[in-house]
Amino acid sequence: MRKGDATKARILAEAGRLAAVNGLFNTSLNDVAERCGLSKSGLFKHFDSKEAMQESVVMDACDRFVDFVWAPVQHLPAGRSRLEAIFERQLDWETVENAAGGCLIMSSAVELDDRPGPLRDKLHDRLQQWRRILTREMMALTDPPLDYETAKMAAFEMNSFLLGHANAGRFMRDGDAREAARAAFRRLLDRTAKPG
Amino acid sequence: MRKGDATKARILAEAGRLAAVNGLFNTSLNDVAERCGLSKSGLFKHFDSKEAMQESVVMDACDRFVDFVWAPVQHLPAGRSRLEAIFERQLDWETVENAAGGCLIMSSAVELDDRPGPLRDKLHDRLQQWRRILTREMMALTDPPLDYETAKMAAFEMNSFLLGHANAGRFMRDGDAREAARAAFRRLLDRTAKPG
DNA sequence: CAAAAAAGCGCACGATCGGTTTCTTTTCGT
DNA sequence: ACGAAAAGAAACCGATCGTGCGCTTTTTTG
Repeated sequence: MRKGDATKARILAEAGRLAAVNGLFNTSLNDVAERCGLSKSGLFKHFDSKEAMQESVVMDACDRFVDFVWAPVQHLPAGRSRLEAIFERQLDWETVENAAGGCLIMSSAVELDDRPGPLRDKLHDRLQQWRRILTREMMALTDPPLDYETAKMAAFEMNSFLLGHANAGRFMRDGDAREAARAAFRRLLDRTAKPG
Repeated sequence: MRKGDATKARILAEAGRLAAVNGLFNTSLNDVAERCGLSKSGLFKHFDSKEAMQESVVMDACDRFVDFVWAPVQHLPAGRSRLEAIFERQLDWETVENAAGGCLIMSSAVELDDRPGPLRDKLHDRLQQWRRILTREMMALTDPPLDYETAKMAAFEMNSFLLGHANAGRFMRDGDAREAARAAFRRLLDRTAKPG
């Protein structure tokens, strides 16, 4: 069962790239099979249905997101520098790690926002979990910690700037998108850290 | 040529709703025809191809966006109150006017962000035009006017909060999304209007 | 009111969709 | 090294995709 795991990982990676560019529901099994260099029936040895494959693809993207953004900063002490590192890694996640097609999680959230179903629910849970992490992280910006409501608002703004960065950089092709998001986030931390 | 225009308008409206929910590229001609009470071939009397219909649908959505957001505030004097009205109308556009499926323009921008073609180009132009309007509007926040770079940054933040509102409200089902976006925007205006 | 034009339907086409079946090859535990 | 199990290929299924063609009905116009 070792060869199979390798191809399964390859399928998840290639299908993820295709879905990020063409959309999760606009990627056919033929597309994935061809890109992976195997036949359509070969895919079904690893997934029971297209829907099951989509779910694996999205969940795998979430796992890789956490590995990429969270893992390398979790050893840092909570506070401003870790927040800045998280933000920077998320900018990298969008522009570097997912250079072709952008962030699958973000585009899937838009595709799924009015499509009830288990996939939507699972992605919703993962994103809510991430929002809680960001809020907790934001509370640790000051000593004593920020109150929950203030931190939640700051987390909303932080997330908004990341969405704005993706929109400005990827669709509008604005070369300054990264710098704009970074500056906005820095100002957010400045005014949140010090009262008044 | 009067009856035809009415049905064409109906097609644009229904196709727009379907595309907002299911995605622009995931809406079949069968879906649109059935929703309009027409046959599939009947659609081709109004559009030369599916691609041409998609383009008309998106451009029509842009027109309706301008009518809904800009038209009712353009008689106000430029400044903070008009900026607040624009923001409020955009919140309404997302949650009230497009209650089912959300804003087609926003979701189309995500779908098209890595799909080169005339449709992407046309939507890009419309959104860039809108960004220019917002930047100009932001410059008029103070007297004397803000410098261009500051206004551009503020417009980026404003747009980010609207994206954050759509994400939080529609996908995350956060009931406080509207209030969060409004509060973030108000703070943005406060700190941008007064120096320091 | 008649002629012309527009609107719309039914049908069939080739391609592709997600998915299944049958069969061959490859891999792996023992 | 051998047999079982997994991996994969090829052909195929019914359904649906976008799109033409030919016809009828409705609407507009002279």
